[in-house]
Amino acid sequence: MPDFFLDLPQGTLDLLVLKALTWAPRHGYAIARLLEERTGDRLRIEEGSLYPALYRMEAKGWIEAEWGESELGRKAKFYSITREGRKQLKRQLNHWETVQDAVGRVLRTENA
Amino acid sequence: MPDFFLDLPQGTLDLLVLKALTWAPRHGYAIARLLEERTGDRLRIEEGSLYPALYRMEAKGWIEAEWGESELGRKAKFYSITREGRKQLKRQLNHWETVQDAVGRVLRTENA
DNA sequence: TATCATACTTGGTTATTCTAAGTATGTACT
DNA sequence: AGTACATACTTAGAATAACCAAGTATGATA
Repeated sequence: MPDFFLDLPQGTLDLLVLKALTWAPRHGYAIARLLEERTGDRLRIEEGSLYPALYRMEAKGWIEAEWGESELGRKAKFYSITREGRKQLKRQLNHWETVQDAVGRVLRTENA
Repeated sequence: MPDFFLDLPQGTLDLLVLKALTWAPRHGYAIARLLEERTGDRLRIEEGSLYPALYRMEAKGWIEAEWGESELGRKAKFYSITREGRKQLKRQLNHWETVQDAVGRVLRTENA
């Protein structure tokens, strides 16, 4: 068992993936590499977390998949964000900001 | 089943409780009310989340409990943070900031 | 008498993350 | 030829924490 079970707090992966897909449609592997790059390698996007997350979000209609060819000529499943996915992104963004704000208020309090 | 399963991202409750206990020892109910107040009611601290969290943290040695009397003369279990708890708080604070920073980098990216 | 606030407990459900192992293909090195 | 590595996806199983719901018990208030 890992030291810190959750490297990523439950719920944030969807947010990151949805946001990444607003930039352009991409396949899973590329999403993972891109997110790691964008976070300056602060986060590792585990494949065992990412792919199931993609399947769940596809099932919920937030993203759509299409098989195609990767930059290197391999078969790869390309995902794009749907209209419903953008709505969901907005909700999750909102939620993230609320939590961030609330936690920030507590952490900045030096006595109470 | 709730609309948004996780109101609080998994892992943040410990952080909030540990931080709250650095202000003063308090009983569970008071911790909940105080955190809600401090977050301007942005977060609801559910009793079914809080009390199990207190038991877990006590079992891990991060906090200590002692039965006493509440402000209103009722019996209540007062928790205080231990030395080990302060170390844990520091780790979790660090982790929270890393995640926050990383997610922020992604959310602020407009194309990639 | 009924309701509400205080204070704690606990059982069961759920979602999500993670580790780990696997499939398959192509390239680069020795 | 053989090995290793990067790309790309899949899936089983374990672990965890947050949540709802229901309960105990007490005192104050209407």
